[in-house]
Amino acid sequence: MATVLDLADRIGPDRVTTGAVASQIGVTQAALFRHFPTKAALWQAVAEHVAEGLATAWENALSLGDTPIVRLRALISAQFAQIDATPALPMLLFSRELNVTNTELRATFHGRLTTFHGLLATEIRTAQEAGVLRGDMPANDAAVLLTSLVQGVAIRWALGARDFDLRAEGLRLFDVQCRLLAAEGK
Amino acid sequence: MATVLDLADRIGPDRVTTGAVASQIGVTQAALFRHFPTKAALWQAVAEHVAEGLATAWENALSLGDTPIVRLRALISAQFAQIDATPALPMLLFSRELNVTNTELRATFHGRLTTFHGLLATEIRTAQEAGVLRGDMPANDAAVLLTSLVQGVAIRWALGARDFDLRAEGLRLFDVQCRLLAAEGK
DNA sequence: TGTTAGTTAGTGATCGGTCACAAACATACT
DNA sequence: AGTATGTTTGTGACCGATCACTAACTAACA
Repeated sequence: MATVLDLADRIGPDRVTTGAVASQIGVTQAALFRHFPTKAALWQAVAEHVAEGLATAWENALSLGDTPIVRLRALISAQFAQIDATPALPMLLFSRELNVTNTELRATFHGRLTTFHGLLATEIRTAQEAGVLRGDMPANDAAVLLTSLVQGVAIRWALGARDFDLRAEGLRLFDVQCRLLAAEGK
Repeated sequence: MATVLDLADRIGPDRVTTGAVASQIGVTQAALFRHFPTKAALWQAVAEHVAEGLATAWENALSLGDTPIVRLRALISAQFAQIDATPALPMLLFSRELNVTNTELRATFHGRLTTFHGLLATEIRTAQEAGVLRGDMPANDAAVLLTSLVQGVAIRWALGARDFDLRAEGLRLFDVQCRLLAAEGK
């Protein structure tokens, strides 16, 4: 599965053939089908692994912070760290394998994004009630702004030459946005 | 070329085969090669057409507004309109055809995004100098926040069921972000 | 001895691209 | 006007490569 993600990053998710995966592992192509019945099943396993990684990273981030803002920042940081560790993730979201061949996987990932959005919105709402973030805007909209921030920076990183530190740049912009969202008095 | 974009939207950019394009047009597959030497050349033409569309839309947006904020909003609106008219655009950015097969196309699109970012930054800077937007932040960062906003909303639209009006939702969130960016006194 | 994990060899389907050929049409010469 | 010639745009048959996947077989091991 690590090989699949590595190949997906290097040659694109849709170029990952069973032969390429097998030869990189060091076995013949047919050997793959001893472990996975079909290629789609292999992708399914990979995607579930990635989705699990995201979920545990979020859980971890939430448990570490003690204030809403710190937890928000930890969530964003965790998201960037996951993308950094799995550079194929942005491309994976738009791959044919995930969007056309395997409909349920598409639903899975879309659900994960919704979950992330929900986590952000919850923290934002808490911060608003505490008067730390300005309350004159829907928490949902603020959450969209933050998820968009993550996706935008990730896209620029993935499409470009990856010539900057994804997490550092992302967190820097998060701090900028956070200052905009902060309550004026504070 | 319109057929290619239509097919790319419906079955995914990497599933667009010469046979599929030809049969949808109503000719045989071989006939395609009377007009384009290779499949890559066909994609090249399509991408250039799309890139041209983006450029003229931006030009048009800039010429219509008379204040920086109006021009900013027009730019964002134009971007959403282009995505709405060419739903395959987001997926196209991550397609194998564009990222692996055709390296120069990747550079072309990346350049377009940089151009868009530059246009936004220029307008933001003007607005800051006019005191309409808060000046305590780099215009470049604010531009990143806005481009990210576009990409984030577009991703949510493309990956989801496209069950909301892309431009309306996008402009609504732009207004939210714009209020955050606005100078406090105003 | 039965199971596991691998091999070699091959299948049918699909893809991008080529080939020889033909109908339609414009052009030029007599 | 009538004929010869070349170009454009299409067709249908086919090619080589590649893909996911399968069948028959084998070595290692509990």
